Amino acid sequence: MDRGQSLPGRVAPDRTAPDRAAQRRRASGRPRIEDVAALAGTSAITVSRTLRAPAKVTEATRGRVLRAIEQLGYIPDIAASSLASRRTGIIAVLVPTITIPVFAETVQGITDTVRAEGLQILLGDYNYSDASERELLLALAGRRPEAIISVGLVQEPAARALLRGLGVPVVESWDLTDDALDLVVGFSHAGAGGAMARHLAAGGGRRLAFVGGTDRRAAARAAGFVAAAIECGVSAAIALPTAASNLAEGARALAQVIEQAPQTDAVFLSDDMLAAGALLECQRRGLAVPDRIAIAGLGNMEISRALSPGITTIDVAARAIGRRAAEAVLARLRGDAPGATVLDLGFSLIPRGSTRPVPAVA
Amino acid sequence: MDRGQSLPGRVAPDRTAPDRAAQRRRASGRPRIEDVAALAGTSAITVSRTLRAPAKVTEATRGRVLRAIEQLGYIPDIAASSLASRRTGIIAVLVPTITIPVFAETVQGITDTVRAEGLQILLGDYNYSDASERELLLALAGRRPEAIISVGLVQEPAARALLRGLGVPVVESWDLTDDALDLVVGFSHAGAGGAMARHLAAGGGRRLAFVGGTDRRAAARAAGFVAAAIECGVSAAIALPTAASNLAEGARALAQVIEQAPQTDAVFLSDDMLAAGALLECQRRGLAVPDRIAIAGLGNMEISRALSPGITTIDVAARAIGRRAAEAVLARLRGDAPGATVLDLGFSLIPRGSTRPVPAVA
DNA sequence: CACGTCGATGTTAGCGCAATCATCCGCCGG
DNA sequence: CCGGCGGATGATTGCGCTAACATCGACGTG
Repeated sequence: MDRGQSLPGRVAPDRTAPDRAAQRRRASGRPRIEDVAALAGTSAITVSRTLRAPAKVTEATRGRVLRAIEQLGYIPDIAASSLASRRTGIIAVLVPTITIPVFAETVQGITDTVRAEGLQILLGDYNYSDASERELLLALAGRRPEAIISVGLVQEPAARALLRGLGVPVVESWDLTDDALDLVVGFSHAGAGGAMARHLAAGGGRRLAFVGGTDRRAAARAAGFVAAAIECGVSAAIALPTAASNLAEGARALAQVIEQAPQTDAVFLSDDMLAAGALLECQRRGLAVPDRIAIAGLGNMEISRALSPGITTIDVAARAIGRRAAEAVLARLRGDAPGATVLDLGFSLIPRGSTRPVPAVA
Repeated sequence: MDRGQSLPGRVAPDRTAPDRAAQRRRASGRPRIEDVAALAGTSAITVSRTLRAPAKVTEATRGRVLRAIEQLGYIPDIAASSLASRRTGIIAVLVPTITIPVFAETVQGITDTVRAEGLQILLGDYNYSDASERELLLALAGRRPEAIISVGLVQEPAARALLRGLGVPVVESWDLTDDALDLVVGFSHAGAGGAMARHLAAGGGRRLAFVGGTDRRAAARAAGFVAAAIECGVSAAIALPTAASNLAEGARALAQVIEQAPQTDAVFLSDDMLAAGALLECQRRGLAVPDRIAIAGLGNMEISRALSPGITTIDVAARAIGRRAAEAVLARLRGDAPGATVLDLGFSLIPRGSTRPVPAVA
């Protein structure tokens, strides 16, 4: 079980000064491809081919090589491999924060699609701050990804310029835009906000409220929500920015709505976790849902199904966004002509018990 | 803004055959350290020093180099850098699945601690399957991490052998063991199960039940729970393995407990999400909590605080586990003598309304 | 039987960067 | 004025691997 330096056959042309220097530096102790080659009685490139393109090596040779690999516990150095082949096999994924379940879903969709092609994803979490998004981009770019998928549009001009300069496919997702960097896979947040406002109004809501975060997508939902409310002739909705996406924050937001606008009869919270917090707060306060106040969310998370009543929500096909984004990237990497640059995956409103049913059209 | 091939000063000793070959291969189009050096009128190594050890370069030179970097949009190739320096700056983190919030907390604890030292984490998610854990390990090992942190003990002998052979610090976490690979940071799951059984019995529970997953930690909690129940002289608890950690599964498990052992008066679900699902199911069924049946969980997740009644749970300091594991790794990398090999961070039981209060000791 | 062909394998030359050691230059004391 | 010293900078070499081309032998063909 000796994995030491002195394997038979390690070429050592002549032990002059440079070679001694090499001895000193090569202190990793791990077996290298050359050690495997020596043990298998072949050359390094044959070992490489055995691993990357087995069909190019006869079965007998392959067997010897694989046995040598096994015996030495050889594990190829990926950094060296990417450097030499100029293929890193990395897809960089930029995500505001992975702790939001719908984003985790999208990442899962990307991972599932991409793994089949032997690519790995490199996750960068920029916590909703544009400053560190740029910093993060530098770190990711240093890894030489073969493509980049961003959850959300890339707004900061410096970041856009950087991504463009990388010369690799870029997918922006979870939103739509006219000013795409490259490819876009998403849906209309204003449309989703509008659909929910119409649903609440159709169920008899007269004084609507919107609660959401401060990010651009939430702002777009708010805008769509307010515009549709006005079109429906119901009370112009108000908006309260929330700091986080958790139950406590939803409860706090609901309390604030009730205090500031007691007659509110329907609240759209821009994510299911907030909506669940609001629903639980209503129950604590004895406010009947949906009769006194209707509650709706977005994201179709498990909790909105599990509570009683179920929370009306908007399903946004988070995993499909990931899948389609990854497929677009793979097509690009294969050199296929790009299909549509902007892919709208839409959304669907799922009515549940937390909002009043929409009367059937006569 | 031309970033092309023909920058002034790019050394081209003589245009013979090998050089043409180089021209063909070097098709990345991205500026290299040599391009920066040429533009700044220095050598490559000075550019390298400007970035890695600015103090070794005079301010004037540094300024010229930084300007050249800016102008070319140079981003160092991390793979080449690690290959040359034999330092990858990567800490590999093995985690069953990042979708479980407590594990995400631990990862966050690692990230926070490690980032300050300029190290990055490389996350590997093995989905609770030992087979793919080994496969994953090979992929991670190929990246030459400088240390490895595993959420959970590493059980599979092949995986243990592989990790040992890597010659880097290894931390197993979230559990304790006598047979550590290297370092261990965690707490006793049997102890946690026992503490909860004693709490439920002290509150008057006479027929306890345990619900949990099939992983080793859940099994240890079950064992500790049952043993303590027997010691307390209350009904030997039963255990039902659950498939997932979500609300629906918790509801299903509760239904099954009630059906199979209707007189059960206290249930410990081995994670808060299951406990929340069980609590909601009790409310749907009109079972008074905690009077008819007490519910307890583990993990101190937000939901167990937000529901009414609050769910009694065990706080396991998930983030601290990550932090301490990372600190142990950093100490090792700095060459410090290892402190305690096994670090027990304990746990604390948080009583809430979902279990009957423990009467004060006379 | 000479010759082209094709598949298996080997040789050479880097990929882009940093460790090592050499060099160079300014400055100081004797 | 010389030697020595120390800080800044540079030339060389190789990290571990694979692309590109070279080679070699077996085989079929005219």
